[in-house]
Amino acid sequence: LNICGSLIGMYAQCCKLLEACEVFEKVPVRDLIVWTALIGGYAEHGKCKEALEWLEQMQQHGFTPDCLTYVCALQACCDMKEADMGQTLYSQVVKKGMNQDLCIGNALVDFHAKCGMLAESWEVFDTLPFRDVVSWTSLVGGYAEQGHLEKALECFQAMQLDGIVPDVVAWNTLILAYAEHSKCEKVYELYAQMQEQGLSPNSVIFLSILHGCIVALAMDVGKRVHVQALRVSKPDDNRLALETALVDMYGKCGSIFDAVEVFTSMSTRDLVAWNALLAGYALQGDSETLFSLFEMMIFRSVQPDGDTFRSVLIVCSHAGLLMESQKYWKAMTESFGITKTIKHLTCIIDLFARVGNLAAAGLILERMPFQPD
RNA sequence: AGGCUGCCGUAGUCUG
Repeated sequence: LNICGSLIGMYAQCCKLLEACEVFEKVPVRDLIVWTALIGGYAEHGKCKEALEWLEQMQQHGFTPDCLTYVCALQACCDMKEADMGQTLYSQVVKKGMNQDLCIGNALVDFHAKCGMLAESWEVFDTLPFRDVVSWTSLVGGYAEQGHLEKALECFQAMQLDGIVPDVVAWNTLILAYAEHSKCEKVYELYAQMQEQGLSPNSVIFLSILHGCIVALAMDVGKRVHVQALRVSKPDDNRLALETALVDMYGKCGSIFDAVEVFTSMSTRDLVAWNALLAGYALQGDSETLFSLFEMMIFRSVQPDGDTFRSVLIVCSHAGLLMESQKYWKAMTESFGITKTIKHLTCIIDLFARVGNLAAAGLILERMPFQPD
């Protein structure tokens, strides 16, 4: 009975990596499963470096990775920076003849695809005894990330010719690709096709379409999606993300009143939701409302972060509010303990330049503790 | 019996 493995996995899934680590430290006998659960946890949350460090430690403790360990480690390598490590793992896997395994094979296809190495992706893909919707979707996603929409579509069609029925994830991969390239009509067409195939859209589909609306500034489509999303999507399916995306979409499309309406209707509002709304007001240049929303958010015990202050400082700079900006600039570190970045400083430089104080702008630029971007 | 692969909210990243 390995409770520890599942416990670590559970903590990791809830974004509680430190807790997962704590459990790990206390496990009397660390077997392969416990190690793998930990590596998988770190990999899943994009902590690639740490994940690979755990892998190394594991091997130093005399454990040999099995299929699942490799899958987790490869997931970590999907970060482009670890392409070399991925290659190393790849050759290890091949040496052990594990590349025939569907799960590992898929992880390898995806790894290469995410690194933009589509030729290698196909190479692995072609050696697979079976391929499933995951294998194909990885390829579609790989082409999509490279901006090769036609290739992505071709793959998607080839999958169907291969006798595999695309699921919602596969459809979404394609839809998102077109959305990112501002092909709103195509997005909507695919969305309709997907439903004709008997699949109901989930929240992720709506998020993709809304993303497309932002890129294309197509609020008309966004409004249509809004109505359908609220009708179709289940309350427990990413409701907060969906609503935030709607706030974001309306805000970015310049319809701040619609954004507020959605925001007001939300049952919970976290930092991300507040930030989305504030960004909308920053775009409008409505400093007064933005400042009072900022106060309200504090009042509701939502702690602002660096992004919150970017909206605040942007609106100061657009409105030329020198005094206000200094007040927030000070509060940012002194009251909220937020680390400043070059993005924040850029707002201030912009502000000084805007009010005609080029000397001050230049001085800040010279003395700033960042590399100019 | 237990760890496992593809899409996912403000922002970030890259390029300009």
